[in-house]
Amino acid sequence: VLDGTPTCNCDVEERALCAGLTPEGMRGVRSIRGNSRLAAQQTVFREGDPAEHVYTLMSGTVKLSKLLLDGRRQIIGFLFPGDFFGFGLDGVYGYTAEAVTDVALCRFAENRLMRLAEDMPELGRRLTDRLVSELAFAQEQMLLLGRMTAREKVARFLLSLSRRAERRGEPATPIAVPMSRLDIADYLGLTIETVSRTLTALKREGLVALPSGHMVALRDVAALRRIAEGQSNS
Amino acid sequence: VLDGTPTCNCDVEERALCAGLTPEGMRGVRSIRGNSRLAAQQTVFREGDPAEHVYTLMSGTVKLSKLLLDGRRQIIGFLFPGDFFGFGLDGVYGYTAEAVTDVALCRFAENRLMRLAEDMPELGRRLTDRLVSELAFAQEQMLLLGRMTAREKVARFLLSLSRRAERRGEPATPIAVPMSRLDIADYLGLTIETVSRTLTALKREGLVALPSGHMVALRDVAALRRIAEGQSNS
DNA sequence: CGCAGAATTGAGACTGGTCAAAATTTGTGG
DNA sequence: CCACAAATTTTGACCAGTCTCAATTCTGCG
Repeated sequence: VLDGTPTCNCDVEERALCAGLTPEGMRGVRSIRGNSRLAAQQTVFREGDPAEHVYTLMSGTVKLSKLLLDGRRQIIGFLFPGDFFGFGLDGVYGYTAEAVTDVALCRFAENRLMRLAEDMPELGRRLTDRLVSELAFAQEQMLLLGRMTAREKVARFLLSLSRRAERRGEPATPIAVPMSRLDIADYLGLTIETVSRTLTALKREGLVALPSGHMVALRDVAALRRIAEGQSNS
Repeated sequence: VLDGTPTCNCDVEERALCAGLTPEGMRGVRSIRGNSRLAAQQTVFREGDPAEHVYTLMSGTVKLSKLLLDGRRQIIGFLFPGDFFGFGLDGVYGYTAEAVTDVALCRFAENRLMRLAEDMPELGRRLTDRLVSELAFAQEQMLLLGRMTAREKVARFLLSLSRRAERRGEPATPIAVPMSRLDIADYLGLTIETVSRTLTALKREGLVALPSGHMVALRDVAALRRIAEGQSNS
């Protein structure tokens, strides 16, 4: 665990859990929050651990993943500042959460947050909205995993990163891709090799540029979008 | 739309949205509910329609699906009595909902339900719980779609139907499979042919029996479970 | 009983996976 | 700041699981 005493500005982003609350609401949320910093690669919690806390990501990138007994892994989400995670089912986390980069987290005891939400309609409403949007995202990902080709998956992944960077106020086109090829592969239901080959192909066609391993420039967003929609198989 | 005036017992199942509420809460929910019946194959709403209602399924089976522009389809869920659906994002439904069999639905105007939830902590809490459980299910399905083989997918599908039937108080082993092979294929990210071949293989090995097209008997649950966990590749 | 749609079965093709090697990047210590 | 080791990524050759296309059989319904 990294040291430092971060100020828990858990309203990093306007869509964060505790943003847009009344001053009173904000005070309530503040009273039950804690915070932590983790170095890249560290684990926030593991699939199967007792689910006691819910988190809001303040800075850095987090990945959520599920494992099969033989080691096959599916990454079910990458999180960026403002995103939240950590709701368990039956008191147990359904996935592992790990820091991709150094991260700062805002932490809430789940039961206290839920109790607070019962007294604060605005917070409850916010919770519901965020869950609905998480669910919609997961359903979108099911479509990707079940029905799209490698090329379409990669194009969609890049556009999704770009869109999310933009929403956080970062530039939409040279985007940081902090996760490894293995992480990308496990997120898209592919292998490292296929991800690499697909990126190379997109580069060869001039749709993207790869100035460095963890940077991607989208050169032809319209073409990428066509691929991501499943229209052009060329 | 079928005729008939169903009594909206929207607490069909203990996990239903409006089950387990106080009498007062129940009265509140009752005051905003409507109901409808649809024949098999009819559409409740389509992806992209304005999202005005949320539904609880009272009887029958519903499927939720998303389409790609070229017609590829992913079924993101099958619903059974007690399940709810219909939360839209940005006022629009993210998927199409269709009746697999004849169904009876309980309908709520989304805005009225949300307003009610703000005044009724128990309802809000219930909403959150159900959304968390939907999300967990979606994440489980991502693992299936991204990382499992056809054999594992089919085994897991059958066990999931069995488990849900059991939870509704129906027998766990000769289970009704009301959906077509095409629906199953689109749910598992496979083709009709692969689903059919896989079922035939499981039958040949004595793990299941197929007394009729829409009935499946699980003959060796332990073996199926092993396959579904990704342990035995035999 | 006959027909239309659904499901099964078969043969061959292709996308993406596997295994292996080469190239590149990253991180570390001098 | 550089050199070197380790890890990651890229590239290549080949393979396998699933898909495609096509024919046949089965099922349910009028």
